[in-house]
Amino acid sequence: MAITIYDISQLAGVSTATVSRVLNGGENVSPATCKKVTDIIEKYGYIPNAYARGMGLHSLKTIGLLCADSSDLYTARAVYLLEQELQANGYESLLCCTGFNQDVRKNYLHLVLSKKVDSIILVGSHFIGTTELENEYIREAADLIPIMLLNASYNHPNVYSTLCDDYASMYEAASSMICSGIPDILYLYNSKSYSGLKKLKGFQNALTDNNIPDSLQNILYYDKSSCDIENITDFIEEMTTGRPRFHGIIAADDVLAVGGIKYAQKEGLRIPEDISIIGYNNSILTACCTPALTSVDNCLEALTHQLIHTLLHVLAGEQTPQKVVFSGRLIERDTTRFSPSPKRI
Amino acid sequence: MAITIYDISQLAGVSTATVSRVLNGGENVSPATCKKVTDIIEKYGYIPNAYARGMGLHSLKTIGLLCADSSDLYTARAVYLLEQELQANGYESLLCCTGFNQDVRKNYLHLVLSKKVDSIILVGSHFIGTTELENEYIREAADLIPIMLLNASYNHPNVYSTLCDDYASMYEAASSMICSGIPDILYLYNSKSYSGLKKLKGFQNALTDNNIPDSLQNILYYDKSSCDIENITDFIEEMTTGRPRFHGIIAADDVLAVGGIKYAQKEGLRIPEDISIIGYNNSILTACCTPALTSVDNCLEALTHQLIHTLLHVLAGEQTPQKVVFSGRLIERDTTRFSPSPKRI
DNA sequence: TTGTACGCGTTATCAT
DNA sequence: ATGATAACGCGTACAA
Repeated sequence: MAITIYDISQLAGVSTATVSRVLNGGENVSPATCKKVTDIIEKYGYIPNAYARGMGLHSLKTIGLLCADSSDLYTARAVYLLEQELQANGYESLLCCTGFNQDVRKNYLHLVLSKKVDSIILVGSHFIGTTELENEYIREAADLIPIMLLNASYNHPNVYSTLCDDYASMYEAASSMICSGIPDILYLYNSKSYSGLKKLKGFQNALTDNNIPDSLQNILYYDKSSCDIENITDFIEEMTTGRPRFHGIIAADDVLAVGGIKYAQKEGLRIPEDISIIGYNNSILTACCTPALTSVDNCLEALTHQLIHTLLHVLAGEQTPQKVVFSGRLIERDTTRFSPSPKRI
Repeated sequence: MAITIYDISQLAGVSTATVSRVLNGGENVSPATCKKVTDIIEKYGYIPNAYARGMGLHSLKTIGLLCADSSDLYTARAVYLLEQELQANGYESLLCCTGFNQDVRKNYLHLVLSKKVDSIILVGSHFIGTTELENEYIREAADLIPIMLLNASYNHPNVYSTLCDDYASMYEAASSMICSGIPDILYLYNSKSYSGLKKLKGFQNALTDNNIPDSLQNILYYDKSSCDIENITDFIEEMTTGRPRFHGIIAADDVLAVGGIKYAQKEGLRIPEDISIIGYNNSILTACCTPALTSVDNCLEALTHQLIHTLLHVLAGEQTPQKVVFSGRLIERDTTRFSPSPKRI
C-alpha cells in the first residue's frame, strides 16, 4: 500500500493538516516543523495522491488533448507545441487519439470528461461535422467545460476557435500560380474536414475568379491515409493517364505534394520548368524533398500560442474573443518560380 | 456544480449503491430498476467522476507516457502506436514531453506518479543515464509501479526493456557499406543517449573489424536539435571542407541523412555513384527525398506491440521477460547500391 | 502556529 | 435485489 499523508503526520508527530500545509507551500508553518515534515516526506518518498486531492478541489490542472492521429506530421507538431505551452503554465495533458470514427470520439470525450479535465482541446477540424446532430457531443461537452478548437470553427457558447484562414491561404496560393501563367492545375486533397473543404473552396474560387474554364478543372480526392508516398504517386499516375497534361499541382498537404514531386520526376518532368508544385503546412518535408517544396505556412506556432493564451483567459474567467483567425502565407521554395516577375495569363 | 451519483440516486428514487451497480455492469439489479436509472443518467448527461472512483479503486487504467519531444518523427510514431495499443486494451495515456533536462524529468515523473498511473512508459533511451545516481529516479519509481522502457535497457527489478539492437543494426549497415567498397565513411549523429552510443559503437567496431585505418575515421557530432535540414547541410559542409573526401555517409537518424543528401547535391556529387548514404529509423522521410533513402528499419511497430504485450502481462501479475530485444534490418533504396553483387574492398 | 473534523464522489461490505 | 454506511486520501474551515 502506498504511503499517505496520515502516515507522514504520524511519523513527523504532527497532524495531517500541518503536513498538508507544508505540501501546499508551507504558509503559516514554523520553519522547524516545516523542515521536520519535509525531511520525513523526502525520506519515505511520499507522493500525494492527485485523485484524493482533486476530489475537493475544482481543478486538477489537466487538459484533454484530442486528435485523430498524433503521428501525422502536422498533428504531432501541434500536440507537442500545445503540451509544451500547457506545461509551462502548470497544466498536464491527457492525450487521446480518436481516429476518425465519430462514435469512438463520443466515447473518448466522455472518458476525458470523467477525468475532470479543466478543458478539452480538439486538434484539427475533423471533429466538427456538417450537421447539427454530428456536433451534439461538442455542445454537450461545452456545457461542462470550455472546448478549444485548433484550426476549426464552431459557433457555440463556451466553444473557442483558433484557426488559420485556409480558404484565403489556398486562394492566394492558387492565384499566385495562375498569375504566373499556369491555368491548368491539378488539385490534390485527402480530407473533407471543415478545413479541407475550405481549402478546396479557396482553390475553386481562385479558378473562377481568374476566369479559368471549367474544362481545366482537375480535382483529385485521395481517399487513403496519406502515409505512403509511393501510393500517392501511383494514384496520381493512374488517375491522370490519358487526360490532358497539367502544369501545376497544388496539394492540401505536404505529403501529397511530395507525392506530386515524385510523380513529376517519374514522368521526366522538370520542376519548376515543366510543372510547378505547392504543398500545404510548411512541414519539415518541404526541406527534405528535391527540389525544396513551396508550401503554405499556416503558422501553427502562432495558433497554438494563441489558443493557450485564450484558454488561460477563459479558465481565469476573463473576457476573451470566441474566434481568432490568423492568415497563412506562401513560402516560396524551388518547386515554383512566381516572383520576382509574376507573368499574366 | 456537476451532477453526482447522489443526485441520480435521488432522481431515480434508489440508493447510490444501486446507481453504482448500474454504472458498473448492472449485475444484481432488476431490469426495471436498471432501465429507470439508465434513463435518468441519459437524461441528465451524468458522467461519473473518475477521481472519486480512483480513490477507492487501485487502478485508474491510465498509463504515463513520457518522452523528450513528441514532435520528433520517430517519437511521434512511437507515441501514436503506444496510445493506440493502450486504448485498445482499455487504458488511457497521460502524455508528458519532458525535454532533455534530467531535473525536469524527475519532477514530471513525480507528477505522473501522483496521478496514480498504473505504469509509466519511457519513450527513447534519453531517460537512462550513465551513472547510477542519474538513474535513481527510475529505481524509485520502479518501487511503486512497473516502468517500461522503449528502446532502452536498464537492469532493475520492475523495469522492463523492449528494444531494437541498434548496435548490431548499425554494425550491419556499416559493414554493408564497407563491403561494397566504401571504406571512407562520414558518421553523423546527434544523440549521446544509450541508443545513440550503441549505434556509434556499432559503426566504429564495423570499421575496426574490417581493418579500416584510423585515418579514415570521420565522426561528426551535431549538437543541435535536428529540425532544420539546412543547418545540418551547412554543418557538414563547414566541418568537412579541407578534409579528405569521403564516399559514404551513415547517419544515426533519417533527418541527418537527408541533410547529407542535400549536402551531396550541393557539392554536385551523384548519389549513389559518387557517394552512398544510409539513414536510420526508416521514417517517412526516406520516401520524400530524392533519391529515396536507404535506412535501417528498427521495427518500431513490433517494439511497441511487444512492449504493451509485456506491460499487460506485468499488470496481470504474470511472469514476463525483463528484456526483449529485436533485430533491425537495412532497407535498401536508392542512396546505396550494395546488392546484388557486393564488391570486396 | 497547530489540531480537529468534515466534505469531496464513488465503491465495497454488510445487512436486509 | 436493494439500502445503509464505512472507507479511500486530501484540503480546509473552524477552533484552540
